[in-house]
Amino acid sequence: MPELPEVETTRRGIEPHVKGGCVADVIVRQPKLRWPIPVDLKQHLVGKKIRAVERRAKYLLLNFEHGSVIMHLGMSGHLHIVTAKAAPEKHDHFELQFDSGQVLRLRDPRRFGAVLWAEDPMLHPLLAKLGPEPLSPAFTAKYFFAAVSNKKAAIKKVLMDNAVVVGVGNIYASESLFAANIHPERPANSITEIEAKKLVTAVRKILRAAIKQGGTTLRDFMSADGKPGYFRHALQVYGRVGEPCYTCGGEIESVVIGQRNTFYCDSCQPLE
DNA sequence: CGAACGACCTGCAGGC
DNA sequence: TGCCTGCAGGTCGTTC
Repeated sequence: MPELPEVETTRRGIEPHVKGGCVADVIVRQPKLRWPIPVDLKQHLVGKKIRAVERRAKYLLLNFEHGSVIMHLGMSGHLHIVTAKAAPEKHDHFELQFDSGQVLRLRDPRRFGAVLWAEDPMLHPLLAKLGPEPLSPAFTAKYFFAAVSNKKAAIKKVLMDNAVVVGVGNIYASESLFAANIHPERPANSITEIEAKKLVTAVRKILRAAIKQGGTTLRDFMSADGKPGYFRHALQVYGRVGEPCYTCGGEIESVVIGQRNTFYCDSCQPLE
C-alpha cells in the first residue's frame, strides 16, 4: 500500500495521539508478519512513554527512551487510532493500548508488514544501509547523477532502489519519470546530468505534493483518522494504460520493469 | 558482483 | 452464483 507520502501521512496522523502516551498493554493477535513480532516486545514497552514518532524511508519509528518500535506497513498495512472498546476486526494483528484509553491498532491483510524492536533503530540491519531521504538536503542532483551513472539497469528500477534513494515506490517512480520526461526503460547510465537534476526535482515535487494531499488511495489506503488520500486525482500516468496523456493526448502505455507494472507516455518520454 | 526471480499473504476484479 | 486466474502500494533472500 504505502509509499513515502502514505507513510508520512500515517506518521502525521498518529503522532498527536500517541506522542507522550504511556503504554498500558501490548496485544499481538497474529505474530506472523513479514518477520515474527518479537515475543518480548511487551516487556520492553509496558509503562514506557513514546517520546516521538519518526519516519525513516517507509519505516515508522515509535521512539522510547530505551529504544524504538520499528513498523513497516508492507503492501496493505494501516494504522488506526481507536478507543479500547472498539472491537478488533479480521486482520487487526497488533496494537498498543495506552493508559489514556486510546489504542494504536495495526491492520494488515497481506501481512507483508513488520513490527520490530531495536535499541538503536538506525543501526538495525533493515535501516543501516538505506540511501538518503528524497526530501532531505542529501538528495542532490550531484549525488543522484553519481549514483545513477555507474548502473546499467533501467532508471525506473534504480529510482526504486532503496540504497540509492528511499521511499519512491511503484506509483511515484512512474509519476516522477513522467514529470521529468524520462522513459522508464532508459539505462540509468544514459541519464544526463541535466536529466538527473530534472528527475531529482520531479521526485521531490511529487512526493511533497502527495504528502500535502494526504497520499494516494488506490483501494484501501486511509490515514489514521480514516480519510483517504486525494493524490490519486493528480496521477498523470499510473494506472492509466490506454487512456490519453493529459499533456499530449497520446495513449498511456505500460511495461513490466523488475516485475512491476510501469506506466509512461511514449511521446512525452521518448526512449532516446 | 549484479541481475533475475521466488517468496511471503489476502482480497478483489474479471472472465467463463 | 461460483470457480479460476491474475494482479495489487514492498522488499528480502536465493540462485544464476
